[in-house]
Amino acid sequence: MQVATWNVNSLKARINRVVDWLNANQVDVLLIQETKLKHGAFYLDRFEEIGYHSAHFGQGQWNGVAILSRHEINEVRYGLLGETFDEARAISALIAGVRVFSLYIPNGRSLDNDHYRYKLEFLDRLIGEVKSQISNPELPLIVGGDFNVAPSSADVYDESVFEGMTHVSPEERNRLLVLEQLGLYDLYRAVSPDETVFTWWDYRNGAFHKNQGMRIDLLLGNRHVLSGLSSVFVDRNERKGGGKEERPSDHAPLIATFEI
DNA sequence: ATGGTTGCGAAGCAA
Repeated sequence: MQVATWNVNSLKARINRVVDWLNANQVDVLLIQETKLKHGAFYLDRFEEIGYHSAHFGQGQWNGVAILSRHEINEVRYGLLGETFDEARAISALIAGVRVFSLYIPNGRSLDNDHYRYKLEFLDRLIGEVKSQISNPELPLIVGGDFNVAPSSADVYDESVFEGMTHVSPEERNRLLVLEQLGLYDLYRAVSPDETVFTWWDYRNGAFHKNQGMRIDLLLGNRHVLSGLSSVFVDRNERKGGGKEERPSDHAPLIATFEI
């Protein structure tokens, strides 16, 4: 089974690229973040005609998460437990016996911003949700998406640049550690313990060209996923140019392959 | 050089 996660930064702006990428890669499941589409407005037909089912939790203008799958999508849930549904940042479903989450964790903006508190609370709600899923130890579980957290100093191009900023703070990283302690493995790190790769590069300052990025898009999996895991990689080519009509997202897809 | 880029939506905010 192949599962990918990709923050597309507006599905409207990226639809052709996403369709082309799915045709070329044929992953079983694609977790999408930042659709920026209203709930009920989705490219169902575009995906159906290339063999993908869709589930979308949208709000319009900002946020929006989705799951595409070549297999049937069942038991769709919108949001996290105890969430007030003010923003569309979480969706999950049961696909081929695997519970799959597509998450867009709040950015946080700055450490003194209310949005940062919201980010930490969102991560706490996610921890609660994972606890409830882990209570069924037989169920394979994938928790993927744009976490807006770089797990360690090996996941940013220069730790000193991010001192005092979001994405690297101990409060955020400790919450990822809690997820790990609950039995969720960082699948990229599991296969590449010592490498530095990025999934996001700022649009500004030629950051991609200079490889000034962060690894903030993650696929976490429980032991059932880990035991069959064979490869995890970032499709860096998808961050590359194209003309004005085919601009890239500022994130690249992350793809994991495992036997289940 | 407190700059630079993209998306949304039609000015300025978010990332």
